[in-house]
Amino acid sequence: MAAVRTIGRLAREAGVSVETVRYYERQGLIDQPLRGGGPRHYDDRALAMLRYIRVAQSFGLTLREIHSLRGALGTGRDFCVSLRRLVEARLEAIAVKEAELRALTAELTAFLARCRERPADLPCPVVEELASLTTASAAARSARAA
Amino acid sequence: MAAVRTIGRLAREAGVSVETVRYYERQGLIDQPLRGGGPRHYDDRALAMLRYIRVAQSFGLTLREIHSLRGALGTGRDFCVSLRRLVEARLEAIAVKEAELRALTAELTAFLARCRERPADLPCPVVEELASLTTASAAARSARAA
DNA sequence: ATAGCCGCCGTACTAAGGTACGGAGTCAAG
DNA sequence: CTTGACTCCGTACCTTAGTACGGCGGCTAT
Repeated sequence: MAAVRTIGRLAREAGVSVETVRYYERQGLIDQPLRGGGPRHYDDRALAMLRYIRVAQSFGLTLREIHSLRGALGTGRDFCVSLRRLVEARLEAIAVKEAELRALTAELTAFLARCRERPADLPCPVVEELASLTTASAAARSARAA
Repeated sequence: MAAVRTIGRLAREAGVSVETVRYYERQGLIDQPLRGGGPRHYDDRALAMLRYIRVAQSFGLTLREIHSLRGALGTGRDFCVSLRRLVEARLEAIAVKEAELRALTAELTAFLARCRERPADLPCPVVEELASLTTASAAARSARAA
């Protein structure tokens, strides 16, 4: 017979830490294991559940979302629909994020270009913008120090 | 003469909350304002600094990074170089992030396609994968309830 | 029999960037 | 003279996904 799967063994098999398993249990993400006052011991479902959580996480779902799917887990089609909706929402969020990053890339690239185009003896636009307040600040510091 | 710029007025002008200004002061991001035991009052430098922080944040710099730049703020070219390095590092990080998001998009899209291609009476791959443990789980719950 | 690992438990801590709270003091207007 | 707006301060709390800690008990190999 196979050795009893304790929390440490389960964690190793699933590639997570013991603390993570305990954490998931507290969050209601995995079933409370059966145990008669003693150590927890886990069956294959627990292992499958941990693996599933990692897949869902790799899809970008939060633990909260994964938890919200648990209610539908027993109900085949509902679960499918719920999961699909979450994944679709996730795709939209990613598209937004990607657009933001593209815009940011454009902005930063343009900034660097402006920065590099300047003659070596002239500072970046940002420095120029801050120049007055910077020197004023330095002057004020000197005055206070004196 | 202009009214004294208190923390509330400064916060409104910069578009942040009073608490945020206090927080930045605690973090050493903006100069301690002069005050004789009474309320803080701020000059234009403080306002410019807040605006600069927001610009730097919009560039994706963390407050920690912004703080690390403060040392170079008074030294024109050093500041310029430091800022450029941070922005370049940021651009690289963004490129990595974008690649990750593209890969994730591809994976999720493929998943949804697989999901949708299936006949209406068959569940998603994920559901299929979980089917055994789901029904086993449901059976176990029924058994415990009975 | 003792060292060392494993399990148990609750609680506190991390990053980042603030937000919220509660009590007290100050100021001007009605 | 009171109301309301504003300020002061320290401290606690929020999000997410865990990590870390400390103390205690039990199993087992040496």
